[in-house]
Amino acid sequence: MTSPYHHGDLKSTLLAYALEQLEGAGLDGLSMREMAKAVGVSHTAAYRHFADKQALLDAMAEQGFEALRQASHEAVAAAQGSPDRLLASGLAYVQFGRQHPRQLAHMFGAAARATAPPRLRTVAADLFNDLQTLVAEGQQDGSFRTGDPRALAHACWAMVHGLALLQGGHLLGLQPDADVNADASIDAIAPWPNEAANRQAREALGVLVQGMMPDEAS
Amino acid sequence: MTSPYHHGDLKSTLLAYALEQLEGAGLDGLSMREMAKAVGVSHTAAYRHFADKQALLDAMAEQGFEALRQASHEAVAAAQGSPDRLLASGLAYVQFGRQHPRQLAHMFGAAARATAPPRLRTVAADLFNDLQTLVAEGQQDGSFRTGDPRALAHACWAMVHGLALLQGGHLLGLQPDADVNADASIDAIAPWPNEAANRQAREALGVLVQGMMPDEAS
DNA sequence: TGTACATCAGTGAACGCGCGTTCACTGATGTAC
DNA sequence: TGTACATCAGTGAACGCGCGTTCACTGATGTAC
Repeated sequence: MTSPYHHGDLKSTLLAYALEQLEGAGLDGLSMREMAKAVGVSHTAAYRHFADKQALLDAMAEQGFEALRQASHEAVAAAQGSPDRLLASGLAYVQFGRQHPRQLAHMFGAAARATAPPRLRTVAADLFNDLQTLVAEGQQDGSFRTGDPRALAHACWAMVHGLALLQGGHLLGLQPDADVNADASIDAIAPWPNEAANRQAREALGVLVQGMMPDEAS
Repeated sequence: MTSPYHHGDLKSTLLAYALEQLEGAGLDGLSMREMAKAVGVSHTAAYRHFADKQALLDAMAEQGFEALRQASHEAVAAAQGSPDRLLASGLAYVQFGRQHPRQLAHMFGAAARATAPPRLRTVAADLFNDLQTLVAEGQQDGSFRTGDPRALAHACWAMVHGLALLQGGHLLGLQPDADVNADASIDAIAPWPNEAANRQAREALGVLVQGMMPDEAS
């Protein structure tokens, strides 16, 4: 393996390594120097691509939001009918939380910082806007109750985000759960989709969606 | 103000200061040395009360779980009927998230660490057990659907935790929301309860609880 | 009540360390002519 | 095609810093007799 003077793809290599470490050892012990060393580059090379360490952390978060939106879009495109599309979007979100639990936490932590860059805030806001659109469309075709679509979207977001944390182990790291742990071992063999966990999420979301139905539909 | 050799209450003073800083500047810049200085004590005094920095961080989390359980218990005691008690518990949780957004995040972050101390895991698990009990009681008196109480409790937990994050600004730091921000200013005057935010949470939880009702009840 | 002593909560000097970042630099690349 | 030069992505020495933690210590407190 030669080590050419120009790396060629240092920026994305650094991001990929940082994300890998995030899901593994966590961000606490992650330094610019260690990352550079792991990637085989001098410990100042990263500053050609990121203004400072925070810029790299923000880029990680931004990439996460983009991946999450992308996953949601694909799931929605494959589903038909408003409740199904909402469910599909939610399941994609939950699955993301299962696959990237720490990144999910990092994304919102970074975006909630007072000094978060506009690009990051924007892509995070887009995530909610996508959801609100799904809800509003469901209201227009009569699948969901009338009322402020934002309020219903908030409820959906809360539920879906909570489930994503739950299945990502962020809530249940504390309360080890037989089912979810068993699923984790299944995942190790045939990673995705995790049928049992998806069923759990689908049931929880089903409860929510049923509560969203107009009265005359029940 | 004299400064006696023995502080007298250093342990809880340190914890209180750390929690105050957590909600303010965050934990990132918080060092043992700075805390000791702020509290007016030599920078090694804290080691009489905490084995190391992590022990202090864990104690902060533990205290948060205890406070959250306590708030929930009080709310439940004041409510009557299973759906009302579940709602009251959820509202207390959401209110906690509004009052202590960063502490809430810290609590679960700490409890999810692989090396979290047993005491912390236990108090966190108790939180879920309390919830599960409320759900099971609701099933017994016919207020809620039958089925695995754990699954319904998971759905409730996800929703409630998500709402707590949402109202704590952890999700909406990104998507500034007129209503919630307006509430924040109201809170500055007459902190709690926040009627508008509680209404939002109550509506979202109402949607969930309605979905939890048995079919024949609708 | 007075004295001796164990216990405990503080002190402050000292340690070693890894960190983020800067700077002047150098090697490689691509483009103009 | 060949040369000159601007641009850009790397290098590595050096900086200053604050951190967590240890250690031998000292001052205060409380208890036994």
